[in-house]
Amino acid sequence: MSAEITARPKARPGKRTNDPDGLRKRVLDVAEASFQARGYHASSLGDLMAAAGVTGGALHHHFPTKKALALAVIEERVAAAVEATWIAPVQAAGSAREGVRSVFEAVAAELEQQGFVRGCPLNNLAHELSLADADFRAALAGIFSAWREAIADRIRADQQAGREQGTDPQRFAALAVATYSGAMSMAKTAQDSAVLRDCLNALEQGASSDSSNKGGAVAKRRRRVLRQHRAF
Amino acid sequence: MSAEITARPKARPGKRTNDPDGLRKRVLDVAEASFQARGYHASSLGDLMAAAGVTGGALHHHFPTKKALALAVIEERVAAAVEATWIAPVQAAGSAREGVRSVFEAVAAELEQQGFVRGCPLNNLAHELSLADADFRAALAGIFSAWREAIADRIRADQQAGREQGTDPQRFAALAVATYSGAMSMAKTAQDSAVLRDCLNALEQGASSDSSNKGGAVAKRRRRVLRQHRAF
DNA sequence: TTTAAAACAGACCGGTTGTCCTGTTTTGTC
DNA sequence: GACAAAACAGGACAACCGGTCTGTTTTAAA
Repeated sequence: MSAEITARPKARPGKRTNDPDGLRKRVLDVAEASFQARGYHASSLGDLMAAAGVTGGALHHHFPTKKALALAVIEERVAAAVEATWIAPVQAAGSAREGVRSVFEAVAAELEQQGFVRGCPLNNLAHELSLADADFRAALAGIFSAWREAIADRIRADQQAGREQGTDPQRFAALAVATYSGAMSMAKTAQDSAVLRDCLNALEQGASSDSSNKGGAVAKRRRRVLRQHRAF
Repeated sequence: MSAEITARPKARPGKRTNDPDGLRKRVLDVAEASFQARGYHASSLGDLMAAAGVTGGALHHHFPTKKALALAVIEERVAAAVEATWIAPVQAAGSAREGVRSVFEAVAAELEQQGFVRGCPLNNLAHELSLADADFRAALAGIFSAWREAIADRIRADQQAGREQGTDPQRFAALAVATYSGAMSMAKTAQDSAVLRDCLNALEQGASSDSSNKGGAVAKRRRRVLRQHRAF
């Protein structure tokens, strides 16, 4: 047995390649997943270190505290998730309503496919952390705000194109985000994505739905107008 | 200094009065408050014991584990809160829509008065615990289900009275609960209850108001929101 | 090559956590 | 009053957590 090949760490220190960006990314990946699956307080740095294959020194070098790590997850990962699954699709859609509908359906389809509901990344952390720390709350509130603003902006763009004249952008955005958040909350708790489609259908039919006649865009639109003068 | 008056616990053992129900209630009170304010994992049994003035032995006697305590909070307190603030008012209201509206407004008024948003008790715990433990999830899902079912039942009652013929009970209930849950989530994160009224207004005016005809009531309501609009 | 800073390794520590355990006191029943 | 069970007291403990610390290696600039 050669002493050089099977050398101990001291005899042959081994080759280490510094990769700060890659290591940071790995830690964020693991932290994001664990925070979503188990929550912030239930995720220990020891578990994260083991899962990411990172030592305590390296972790501390990139993220001095657990809070700093969570803040990075919120600002870099959660915000990006909202941007990717909501903001960009809504901006790219033909209209605000169509954008909202497509996101609902895309998420519902994805959940049905993978058979497991992890919940909304933003809401998951918001519930646990927004009352615990002011910095957490500010970061999370900013993402919520940007989310709603993007939808409201899309409504305004529709309005400049002559559509959605009777729609209040802010209210519409609040309702869309609230409905999605709440539906995901229920879907996560029940581990059943069906409620997402229920909410989408109810939303599209203006809080009312006709169980006896679901088809026909013309009929739907006529009924929608008829319901205009009815409160709620 | 008299030895009898300032006697130590050993010298004069003191009179202890067993009050199992009262002690249990005190523990539940403290646990409910702490779980809502700080979350389950961030609440230590030591803190709860100190706040409730209860020893470890007594706590363990009534609740063998922390999980058992949380389960009791969910089944006895969270369920009761949903019953009191949602189910009973909706059943007592003149109609399902009116019930939903009155609850939204009552909660919004309460939040504005106390100037602090604690969030929805059910959603707060659901997000943190529904993925952590199967028993937690089942208990929380049951409350969500009862909540929606009560609203759906109220719609059905309206329908038997000749109203709401075009409304799907299940969908309507899902939308109401989801909107409320999501709105409370945003209100908690932003510490601003204004979004609750935004959502209620959007709900009442119908999420799909694409035409330009507007009743006086709707226009009035919109103006009110503009007046009370606050920076986010 | 020299050198200083960045990147990483890994042990260490004080404090906390949830639970268990052994006693003691109270309570209801006969 | 006897007595068993319930109710409560309080210490002990092992595991764990997050953060710190010292030391080593890599990297890049000079």
